[in-house]
Amino acid sequence: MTSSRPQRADAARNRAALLAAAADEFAERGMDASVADIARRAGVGKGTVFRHFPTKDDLIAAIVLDRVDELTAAGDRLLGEADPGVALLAFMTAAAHQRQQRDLSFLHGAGDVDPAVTGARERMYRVIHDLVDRARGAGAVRPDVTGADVILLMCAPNYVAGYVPDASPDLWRRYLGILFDGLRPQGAHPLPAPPPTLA
Amino acid sequence: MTSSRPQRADAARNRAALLAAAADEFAERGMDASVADIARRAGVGKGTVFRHFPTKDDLIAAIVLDRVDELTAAGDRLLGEADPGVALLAFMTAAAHQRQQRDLSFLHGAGDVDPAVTGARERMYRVIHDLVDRARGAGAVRPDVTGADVILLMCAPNYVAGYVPDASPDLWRRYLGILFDGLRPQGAHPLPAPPPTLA
DNA sequence: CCATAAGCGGACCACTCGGTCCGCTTCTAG
DNA sequence: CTAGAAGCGGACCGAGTGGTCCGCTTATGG
Repeated sequence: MTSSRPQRADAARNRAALLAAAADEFAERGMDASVADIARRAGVGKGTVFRHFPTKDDLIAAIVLDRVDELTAAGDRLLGEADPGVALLAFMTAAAHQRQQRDLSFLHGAGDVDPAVTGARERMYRVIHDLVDRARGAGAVRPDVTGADVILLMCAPNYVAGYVPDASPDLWRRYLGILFDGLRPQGAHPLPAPPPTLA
Repeated sequence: MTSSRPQRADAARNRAALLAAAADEFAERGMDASVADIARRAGVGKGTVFRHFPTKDDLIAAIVLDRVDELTAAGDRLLGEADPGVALLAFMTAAAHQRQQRDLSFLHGAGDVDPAVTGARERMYRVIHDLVDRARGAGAVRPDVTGADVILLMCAPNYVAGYVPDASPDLWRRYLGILFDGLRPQGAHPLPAPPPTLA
């Protein structure tokens, strides 16, 4: 419905190259990666970038969408896992692993207007809530921890490990371990503030 | 020795105003706060900024220096506290509290060349190591946790809470609670990666 | 009170960025 | 094979940046 003619083959190729180049460039240079550099890396002209993505934010949104959907799929798969505690830990591991490969942690404020992105994010939130509810029900995590907590906390291990300049690529696993021990019911102390509510 | 004449009174006043305005501006706008805006906020001209701080990075370094020294002093004080576990938690609380008031988390890569800043940071690291060693010795934290771990982890609660748009200003306390429970010896699981070594 | 150096402010510069535009090229339907 | 649309690229633009410069103002020691 959007197009009578499908799309030219070279255009599709360029679009894919652009997405890949942009992901790499953002991962290396952070949010400040320039559109010009992305275009050069993809081997196209700057105009081509804006033809495919009207705005830099649209380009970012497209990348974010892919990654969020990827995590949602992983979470869905893990809802079938027998041990709910193992499933939750596996999900957090998957999320951290994705982010370790390419740190695109500026999925915040970027695609927040794009309904496709907000929708995808909501779906991911739902899956995480389900994973946490199951784990809590099984006694694998402390009773006072919520899905929102996990959504927030799962970003922490990479962030923390990212401060070490020449860190082992597995350092985040150490902090995920400590964090997850904090989520377990054994030896849990009462928390001094209520959990947040996420959109 | 640096100056035959001390410094003009108005210059000193401007320097102080500039530091305060810059801290506020950076906290609100992040690293992208422009020098022009800082100058306007301090009620001076842009030239005056560069007279006091040859470079934007020098301005940042001056701010960072203050804050690091502040934390070092707090840590030193807490080394006199009777309960080592309480002391460590209090230090992490102080650090998070400071950062909650003004998030200046781009103390990284900014003043890293300035020897004054690196020296101050090293002093802070020493104090943290001492606090952690004491706490570990007292059995207040798990045996496999190091000073470097705490240095990295103490940044996490604010980071995590920062994702919530209209969060309670105390939300970071919740995540510091979870994190600290993960540092306790009760119910600790072996960690899958060795601790890092920090410069 | 005054001479003078310290301090000030904002016009100015070079540069980079996201985004636009349009003449040229290339794919593709028929 | 060809016509025409879809796609392309890079010159170009305006806004905003960090940093410089210099004529004017103002604090201050004697």
